[in-house]
Amino acid sequence: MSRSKSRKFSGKATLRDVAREAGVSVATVSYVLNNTGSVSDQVRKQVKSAIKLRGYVPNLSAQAMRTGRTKTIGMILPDLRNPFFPELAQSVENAARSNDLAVFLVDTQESQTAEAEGIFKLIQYGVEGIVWCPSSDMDYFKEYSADTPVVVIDRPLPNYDNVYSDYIKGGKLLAQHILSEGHCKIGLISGPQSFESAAQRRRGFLDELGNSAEVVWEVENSFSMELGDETRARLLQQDVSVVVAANDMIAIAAIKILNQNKIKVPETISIVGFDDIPWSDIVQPPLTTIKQPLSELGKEAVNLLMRRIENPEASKKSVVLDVDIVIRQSVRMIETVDNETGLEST
Amino acid sequence: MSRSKSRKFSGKATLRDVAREAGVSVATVSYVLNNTGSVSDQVRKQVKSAIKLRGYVPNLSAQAMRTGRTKTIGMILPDLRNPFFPELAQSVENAARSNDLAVFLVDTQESQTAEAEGIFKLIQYGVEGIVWCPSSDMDYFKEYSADTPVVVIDRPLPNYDNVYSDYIKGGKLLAQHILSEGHCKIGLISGPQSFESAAQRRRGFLDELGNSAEVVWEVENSFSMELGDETRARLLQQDVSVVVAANDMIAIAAIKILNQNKIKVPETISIVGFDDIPWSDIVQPPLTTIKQPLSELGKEAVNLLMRRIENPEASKKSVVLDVDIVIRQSVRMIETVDNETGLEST
DNA sequence: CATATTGACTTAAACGATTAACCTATATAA
DNA sequence: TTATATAGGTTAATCGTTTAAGTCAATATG
Repeated sequence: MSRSKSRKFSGKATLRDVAREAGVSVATVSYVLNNTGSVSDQVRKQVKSAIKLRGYVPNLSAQAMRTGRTKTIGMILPDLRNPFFPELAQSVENAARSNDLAVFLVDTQESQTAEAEGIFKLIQYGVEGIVWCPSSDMDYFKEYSADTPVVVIDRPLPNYDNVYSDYIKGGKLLAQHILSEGHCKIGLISGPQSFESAAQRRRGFLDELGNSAEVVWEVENSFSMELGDETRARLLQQDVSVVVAANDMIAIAAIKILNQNKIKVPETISIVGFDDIPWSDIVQPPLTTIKQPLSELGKEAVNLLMRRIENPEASKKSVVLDVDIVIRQSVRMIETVDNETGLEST
Repeated sequence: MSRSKSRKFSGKATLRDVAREAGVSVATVSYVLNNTGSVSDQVRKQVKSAIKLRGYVPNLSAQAMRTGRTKTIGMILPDLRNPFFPELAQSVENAARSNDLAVFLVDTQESQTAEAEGIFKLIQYGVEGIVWCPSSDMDYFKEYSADTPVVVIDRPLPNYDNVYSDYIKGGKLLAQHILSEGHCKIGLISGPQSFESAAQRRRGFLDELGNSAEVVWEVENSFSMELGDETRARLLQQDVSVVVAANDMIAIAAIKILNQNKIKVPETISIVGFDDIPWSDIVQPPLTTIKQPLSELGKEAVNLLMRRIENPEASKKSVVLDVDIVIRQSVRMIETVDNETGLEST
């Protein structure tokens, strides 16, 4: 089937070509394309068939230049390999596409310079807005462009539109569950406290804990599978019955270390995570954790973004989405507090 | 620090603004921006400071319209939640960015209509090329636009530039390893044979196997964690000593099923996978599998793409990257198969 | 009947860059 | 001396749209 080979030797058909083909002016063609102006049914048909015939596809660059709207947004992420992000990215992209926006992806690999450059590039490309998950606590936008709409996702920042999960509630749910299972010696691996997302989980957890249990030790660790020296050391002390990790990746890394040292999970040490990343129910033991509504997060982010694009002067808005605990098998119930915790070899 | 607020009430500074500020023509400004034409050092300095002063940032839409180059490419993926893709996406994006190209992300969620729409949209946006990992064996580009440069990644297609791993070698390595561990009753869960990537693993495996072992059963399964009814049934037959899965996700799903049915892996049934996705060493038991050079794949893809962009008439080119086996603990050694005067060393 | 109003188009001016073509003074060559 | 490069600019056309403004007949209004 020889598809409409446009007769011009090279390149796309333009409005002008279509107009000539249909025997009308370019304006008329534009009017029928945009359903604006007023054109007779007769002419409309002609134009439409001319469009089809020439395989016309509008030039978005030209459109953008004329209208000022590029129909694109940007998405800046720290690291797609972190299993938290793929689903987020997917939902942002899909939501954007169903709003007739294309999305530029920027994966900074956690590099601040890449983040800065990325933002700059996106602005050059004239994105109408940016969905941003900050790699650090640096606030690049103050510097570059305060007038590009931005919504910050997952790691809320003051003076922005934010969308994130109810980390405080998540922390509380974890505390309740641990308490109800009878744990009272706790090791806490908290995330980078400069991120609200980490700080709030910690706060929620500690608040709910109150005096009902003791935090024997606490270390701060990055949100990744690389555990710091102190974290590893703490884990092997075996002076706690449960370890609360700032997210699932840390939790999984911890399980690995414990296994390597023949410490049984959850028999000897229980573990909880946060995020409910896709693999948290594949790992042994399946992880008790807090489920974030990843794909809603993404959808909501583009909602917020579109709101701000349409109304740049609207007041800042934060939406926080509900979370839930998902109980699997990484926490064991402790019957008697004092008696049971001995050392039993493999 | 009140940053260069351009005096015009709204919007970005333009070439014209800079020119006025520097007291020269727009052409001159353009020349210094592009290091073309000839301008005196004197004027060059003036212009540069004017650029800085007004916070000028070029309008890529205008540039694109004039030059025909959008400096963008598209990337079409089936599903970011499949752990095979995030690293790929990341490396493509990074490679593109270091070539001064921004990338549009399209995640089709395995939907063919989304794929068709996505491709069409990308063409509308005037991407200079597309990195495509097909969701199906449909060949959309024939229909839409044969003149947009495309490189197909991971699932080679005839008449395209392709980049993929040496699946045949991967299959062979697996066969060798299984044989050397003394297995001779094999269950094979192969991937969708309409994908070359699946067909070649199978072929490599079977060819290397020869008559040295028996494939007791074979089923075809999609490249996902959802196992078909027949697959599940076969797994529970327990008439094989090793199951060869078409990729790691299938392998992991299989382990899960087996565990649920109290069948020990690898004690009773060994398992191998393919891909070496990030979690294959976290799962219990850690998976023996074939490692694909994901990030090289991405890099190579944009190399190929740039080659074709620069020279659209170049002959089609396929690059296939080397793979290696990574041996973990999901395959156990079988001591004595039969009491032959065998060549098995302990 | 003269005058508005409307419907159906067309003309042409933007949008912001790039770049071929042109201009002018000064240096070089013959 | 006159002819000729060359360096350092400027002018204006152009890319493909959108859209305000204009044209002109046909119809409606009073």
